[in-house]
Amino acid sequence: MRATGLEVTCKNCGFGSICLPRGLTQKEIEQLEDVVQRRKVLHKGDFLFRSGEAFHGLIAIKSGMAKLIFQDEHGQEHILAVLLPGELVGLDALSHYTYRCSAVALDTLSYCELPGKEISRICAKIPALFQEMLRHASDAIGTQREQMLFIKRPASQRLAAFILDLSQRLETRGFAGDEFSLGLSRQELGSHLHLALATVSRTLKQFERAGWIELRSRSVKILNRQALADLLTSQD
Amino acid sequence: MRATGLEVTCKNCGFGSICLPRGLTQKEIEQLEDVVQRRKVLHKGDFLFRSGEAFHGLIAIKSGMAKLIFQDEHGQEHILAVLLPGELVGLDALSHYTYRCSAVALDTLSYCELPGKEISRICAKIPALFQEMLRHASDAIGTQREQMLFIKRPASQRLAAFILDLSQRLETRGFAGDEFSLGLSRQELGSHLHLALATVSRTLKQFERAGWIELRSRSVKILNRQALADLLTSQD
DNA sequence: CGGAAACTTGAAACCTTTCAAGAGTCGTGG
DNA sequence: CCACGACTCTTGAAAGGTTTCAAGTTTCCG
Repeated sequence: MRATGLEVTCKNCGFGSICLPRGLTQKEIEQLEDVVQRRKVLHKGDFLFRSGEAFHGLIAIKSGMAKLIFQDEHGQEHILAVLLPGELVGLDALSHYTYRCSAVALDTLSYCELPGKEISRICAKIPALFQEMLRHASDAIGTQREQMLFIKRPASQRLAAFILDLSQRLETRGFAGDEFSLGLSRQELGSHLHLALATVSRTLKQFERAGWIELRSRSVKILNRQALADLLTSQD
Repeated sequence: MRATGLEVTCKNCGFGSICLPRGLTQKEIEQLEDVVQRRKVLHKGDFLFRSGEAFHGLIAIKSGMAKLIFQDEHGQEHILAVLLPGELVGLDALSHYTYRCSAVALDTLSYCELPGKEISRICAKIPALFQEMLRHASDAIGTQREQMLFIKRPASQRLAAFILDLSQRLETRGFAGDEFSLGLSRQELGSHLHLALATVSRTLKQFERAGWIELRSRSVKILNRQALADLLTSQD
């Protein structure tokens, strides 16, 4: 589906420097554009794909936020990641050609998709894209690893890290980094950071009482970024 | 460096069905062999590479065990993975062309290396290898994710899962799955599973007292695999 | 406006860690 | 071959952070 009219294409997409086209030349981006599908808009709670479903393509968030979730054998939901515009999902499905977790829109969301069938063909045609895909996969491993290391730390550090990370990623994408929505409920935040709902609530409130943040429902305003950052570098 | 004489090559390597050559034809494996370097033997404590070092290649363990470690800002060592023959390391370095953690031999160890400079070239020549690399990266993401999910669980489940996982991986590689060395000290086990040394010791002893395993220093003999497996499926 | 869902907050319970001391293991050298 | 020292492992007791439970309070949405 070739882009037409005012539609956002890879070439004019604001997230080109973050997303798959990152290392490509103009010409290569055009080739990529020819196979990338731009899908319809989803709403809060809609699935981008479901765990167990056959892999149909790599997905890049274009606008809105999503969560990557895994349901364990007891039906418990575990939040693996929060996805922002320009971020890629589905790389982990390439080993079995089956999605191994689900992606759900956290608000109104639009996305692009590189169909699974096209991946080999287009990578053969654009060597730089192959590099780019490996780079994304490699990045994903590193990001997950960092997440893992944070889980060893006390609740306050996990939450501070989450807030600062989200803030920074939003800023990188041109959004306000000082005041934004967490996108997740306390319950979901807990599921992401391996904390009980009550602990999340308590710790967040504690940050607020310390004057480091201001909470209004699910949105945060960062008042003292340094204090949050200092928490992270303090002794284990 | 072309294989000569009795040397183990990719073609006659026992781990060909696990390692990089997994999906390749005989002919493609020969092409791969031409660029894969077989390195000298390392001993316990030797580094395969160090965190921060420039990426020089993807490494496959040929014999022996290794640990993947990360040192945090306080000098604390975190064990990210235990590596067995046929397993690939270094994929996470592809995003920055710098190793982001260190790999250390746990005993006498030999390995192969696909030099970094050759990766693009050989992948362009062998499309199936490109698929294979993505598959490994994808697998790595999945494996890490599973690890992450286990860290939410009680100490006993984490240890049972570690023992069963190692046992299964050893079996897949043709080693005894019922009696083997953990490769790690209690301290290191703790660092891998996010547990204190004392908790590891206690929990392992508890398994032994229950008659599920037999411990002799760092080696385990599994006496009741089912009991360990049942632990994992029990309620959170 | 009203009900449901999400959030806050306290108290008790729980699992894991920390601290500390003693036992066991291993390698080396007398 | 045994003794010694260093290191690793075991084990108990106390401390600690997080969870659970439960009861309010607030927020959201129809």
